[in-house]
Amino acid sequence: MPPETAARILLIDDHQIFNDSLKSLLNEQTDLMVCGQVIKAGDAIHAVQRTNPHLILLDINLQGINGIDLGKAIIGHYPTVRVLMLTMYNQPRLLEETRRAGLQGYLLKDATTNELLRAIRDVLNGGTSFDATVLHSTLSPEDPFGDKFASRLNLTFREVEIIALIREGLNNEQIAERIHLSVETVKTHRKNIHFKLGISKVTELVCFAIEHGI
Amino acid sequence: MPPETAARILLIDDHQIFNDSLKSLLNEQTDLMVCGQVIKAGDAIHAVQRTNPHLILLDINLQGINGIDLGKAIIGHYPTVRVLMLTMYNQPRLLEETRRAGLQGYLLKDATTNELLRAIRDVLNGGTSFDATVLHSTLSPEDPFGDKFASRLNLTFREVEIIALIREGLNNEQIAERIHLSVETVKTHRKNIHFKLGISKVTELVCFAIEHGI
DNA sequence: TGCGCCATACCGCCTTCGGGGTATTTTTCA
DNA sequence: TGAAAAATACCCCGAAGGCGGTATGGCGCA
Repeated sequence: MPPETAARILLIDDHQIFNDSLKSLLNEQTDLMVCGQVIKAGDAIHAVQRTNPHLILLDINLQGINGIDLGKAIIGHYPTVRVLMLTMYNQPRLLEETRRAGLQGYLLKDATTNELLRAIRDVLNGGTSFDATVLHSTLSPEDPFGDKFASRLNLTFREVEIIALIREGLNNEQIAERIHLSVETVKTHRKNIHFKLGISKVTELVCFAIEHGI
Repeated sequence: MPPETAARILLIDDHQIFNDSLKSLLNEQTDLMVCGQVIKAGDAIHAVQRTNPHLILLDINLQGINGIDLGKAIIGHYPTVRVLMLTMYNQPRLLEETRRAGLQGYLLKDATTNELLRAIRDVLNGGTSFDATVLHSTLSPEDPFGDKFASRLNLTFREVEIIALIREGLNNEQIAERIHLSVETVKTHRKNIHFKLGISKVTELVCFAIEHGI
């Protein structure tokens, strides 16, 4: 049931993954518009009530609360709202959980804009959109180099290398020694990694690394 | 006093421990039915009023409030409701606390379905159900769930709890808020954790947590 | 040939973490 | 009942990380 005018979309995300270019992209579409953005999970329910969205784009990795739980809570209160999870985790488990929670889609954060728009429209038209590559990545053992996730997230070789060393428990100084860099350069790489993954803390980075077998 | 028709069961849990398969299982029983599920502890009392359940399955580890306290509050308002705690903590201390709070049972999350159904029916029939393996596990070398490493490393309940929150990506301040402690206390616990595990960095702690499934 | 991307490097500022203490109250248990 | 363990809380200080910049050389590509 596509709305007569533009479909209202609410963004929920506390890592600013949903940046301005995404908002512009959506607002450029004649049939879509962003009706709000929520940074704190606690404000989510209230924002839904206020903006009455057709669709919610929801980051899975919120502070304090699991995004899937929040999605469930939202459709518990507002059963007509449709929820599309957007996440960096290529995890069949999470996809399944999302599906079982009754949410309408699971898309990787690094999807192309076309994939994203298609997913949004599918969901708005009453369908679902679960990323097929995640579904079938159960058996795929990680190729140590030129990894899929790396290219999906636009991580460079150096960045992947540094993620691995952080995972090993090295600090900036030790990383710098190990691969013969300045500490400052290591810090620069870390900043870029954080930006690309939409995270802000070591803990999140280590989780990401382990989940992706780096 | 088993009800004439099916006994209504309310689920309270914000960590999705009570998943769909559990709900299906309960609804398949002719004498049982799920009458609702609450995600937020704050909604609990209201939901009890609304659904008038015979039995409540209550997760011990809720956000913001201790499940035992919530159970106590509920039977304070509705003395005829029976409450069965369901938890992953194999902790005699928590079991004792549950018993003293006047609640009717304490079951481990990894109980078999038969154990679970038996416990539910015992409690509905006016009895209690406190997990015997927890009671006698004071020095048991192998606990079925998680606590093996905890006892081996002499980690306390609080410490395991805090490790889990660190793994989730929370910082000291957020942890303090979540479990209502002073930031300084959280820091003390972290120091003790580091000492017990022989580590010194967050990264190592996150690795440890993920490896042990915390 | 100029644009974009990558890798490199530095600066400053502030927050968080880690490690060193000490201390009190509550709970547990022998 | 009394000792031990756990949980709570605070102080100080240095180290590390996070975040905002800026800048430069190399390399590929249209």
